[in-house]
Amino acid sequence: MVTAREIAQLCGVSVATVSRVFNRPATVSATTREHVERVARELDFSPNESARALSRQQSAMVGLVWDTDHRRPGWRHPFLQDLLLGLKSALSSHGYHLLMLATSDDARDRNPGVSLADPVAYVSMTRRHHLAGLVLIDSGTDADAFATFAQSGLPCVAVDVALAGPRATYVTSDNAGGAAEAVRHLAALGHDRIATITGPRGNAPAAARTEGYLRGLAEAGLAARDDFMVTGDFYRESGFVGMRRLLARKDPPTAVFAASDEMAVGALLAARSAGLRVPADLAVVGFDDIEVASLVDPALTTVAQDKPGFGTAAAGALLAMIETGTAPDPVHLPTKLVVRDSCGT
Amino acid sequence: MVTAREIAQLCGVSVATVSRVFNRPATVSATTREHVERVARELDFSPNESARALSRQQSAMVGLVWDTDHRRPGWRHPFLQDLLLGLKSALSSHGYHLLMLATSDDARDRNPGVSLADPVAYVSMTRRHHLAGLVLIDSGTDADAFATFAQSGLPCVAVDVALAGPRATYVTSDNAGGAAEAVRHLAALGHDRIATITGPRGNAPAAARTEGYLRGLAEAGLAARDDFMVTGDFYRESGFVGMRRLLARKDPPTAVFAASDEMAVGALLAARSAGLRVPADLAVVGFDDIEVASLVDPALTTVAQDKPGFGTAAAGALLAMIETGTAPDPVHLPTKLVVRDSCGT
DNA sequence: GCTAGGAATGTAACCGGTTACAGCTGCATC
DNA sequence: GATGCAGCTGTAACCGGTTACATTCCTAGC
Repeated sequence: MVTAREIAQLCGVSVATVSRVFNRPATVSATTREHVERVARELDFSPNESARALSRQQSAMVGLVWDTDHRRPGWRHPFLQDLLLGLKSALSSHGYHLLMLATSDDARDRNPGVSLADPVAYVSMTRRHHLAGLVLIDSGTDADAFATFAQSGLPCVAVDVALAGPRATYVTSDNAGGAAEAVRHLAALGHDRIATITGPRGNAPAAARTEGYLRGLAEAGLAARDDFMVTGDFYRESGFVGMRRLLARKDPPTAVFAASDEMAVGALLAARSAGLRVPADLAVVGFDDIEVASLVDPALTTVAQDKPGFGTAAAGALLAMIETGTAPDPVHLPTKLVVRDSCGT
Repeated sequence: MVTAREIAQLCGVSVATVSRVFNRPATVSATTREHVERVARELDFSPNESARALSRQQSAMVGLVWDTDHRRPGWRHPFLQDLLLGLKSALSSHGYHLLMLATSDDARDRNPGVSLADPVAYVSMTRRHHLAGLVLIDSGTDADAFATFAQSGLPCVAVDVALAGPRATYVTSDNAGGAAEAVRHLAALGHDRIATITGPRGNAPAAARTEGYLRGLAEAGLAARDDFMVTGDFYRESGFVGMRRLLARKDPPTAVFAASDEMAVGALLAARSAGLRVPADLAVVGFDDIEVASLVDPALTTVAQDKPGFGTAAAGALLAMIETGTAPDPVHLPTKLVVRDSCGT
């Protein structure tokens, strides 16, 4: 590894000048700059990142906080790969890398009920590594933990968690809008007994989807019914159970909006096991547009999220905060209703 | 952020002693050590990672090289989340973090046909960041690129690519063994016309699965037939096309081993569109055990890979190389045949 | 011709640790 | 009582950059 000192010697200038060429080129005369640049290119020199981070008190890295929720074992993020790919690509165009932070497993064992191992540990780690900012992926419903991040003063952008602070913002789908559209779609097909299986309490996207469900009903001129709302937890099993309960009502629904595709699949299975045909006897709409949605039989009509958009938007918001020091407005990505076969026509 | 200097002053010792407490505790007297540890704990001190990396020429980070292959757009890794989770957790127990490396998009645009953007850029980045090692995820078939890594002298562990070198090793499934077991399973069910849809040429796991297919046939006393082997690319579409071609043979197979679940699903769809019932008219086995496998109808019998095992094994091998300096033997994780409904009984 | 001011560069003090080496202490050995 | 050695600790030189401040040089203005 060639150092700035060697470049400086070869060019007959001081290290300071070499450093300036890489950081504030405008302050160096054209001839000197070009000379240094040429030599640096020939010797394949670029500044050592560890030294740079130490000196600047800021590294070219952004931390990723992504913990598994111990209350929801086996939970998979519906589009982690797209999210990471989007983040990686958007960050790389500004020269940043993504550091997947990990706390020692000890911390988790001590607080088995807490989703985010220890926000304080993450913040401290972030400072020790001089990270430029943090991306937080929702991994549960632990609002307190997120507050710690928002208050830390570190640039933070959360995915699917409403985070507010002078240097904190978030990106999420237009969950309410998407849900409302799904319900209007069902209403337009003639359904007037539309139920919902919601996500877990305390989860922001789940709450927004429920809100959208109610708004959709209102817009279609339908009354909301308490007995048409059952609480799920985003998992398939809860969709199955929820659907069973809905079908046991005196006056069962003819359509369901499930707040996740996984639960929609559960609902599909419950309908089948109850001898109902989908979509003839029951219409089902999901949310997420996970891969499985197009594969189940009948293929699931669902509200698609802008998966690559999450990564891009999160990276954009974070970089803006890092560079300007102020938090941009939260991003609400548009959703898109993907009509397949589970609602009929 | 409190520094070692402050701890040293408070304890009335030199910074060197504070440093020793954290790095070679045995060389410090018990009383001094305990005093420093107590003060450090009270002030929530831990050494600054940037400074430590610079000084030691080695950071507590491991790089992840994961590029999307531009010849295979839309490709998803069958179990990225498990892999990352496994890596993260195994690395964290040794105090390491995972840095997702990204090269600038420019590099990709210049070589659109190349999967790994630029191995040289990755190696240089690794050095500049003083990374302790690299994890390479297969993202295509670019053997040359991997050779560059193996020869760089950096501790490298590849996933699903045979990597050899003084500090390079790999982890993969027992692809041949799993495939052979699948074929034996089909043979045991009475099939004697067993075809295969292979993965792409040049891909190591694909080649091993084909080898296992042939071995399985031999073990079952069946002859291999050229017209029962069609080449796919792991994608669903190629499974569909491949199955169509197989079904068009004079003497069509009664069973297929698809080298990926995606292709198995494609085969399922092709069989259905040809009016065949699965498993009555055609038995199908896949490979991977992706989530979808259990959801298609009929549920797919498949060779499951040890998904969390990959992360653990890769991290273990890498840490061993980092600590001992020598490469452990390649890891071949056992597979497991998961019998569902797509082969009948 | 003299000076003010701006541009270009060098000097040196950081950033916050690690570690080779040297020095000091105390105890066992002769 | 001198010697040797082991154990502990301090001193200071790194690691490789960044940047405030000082210095030099040159030109425009009076």
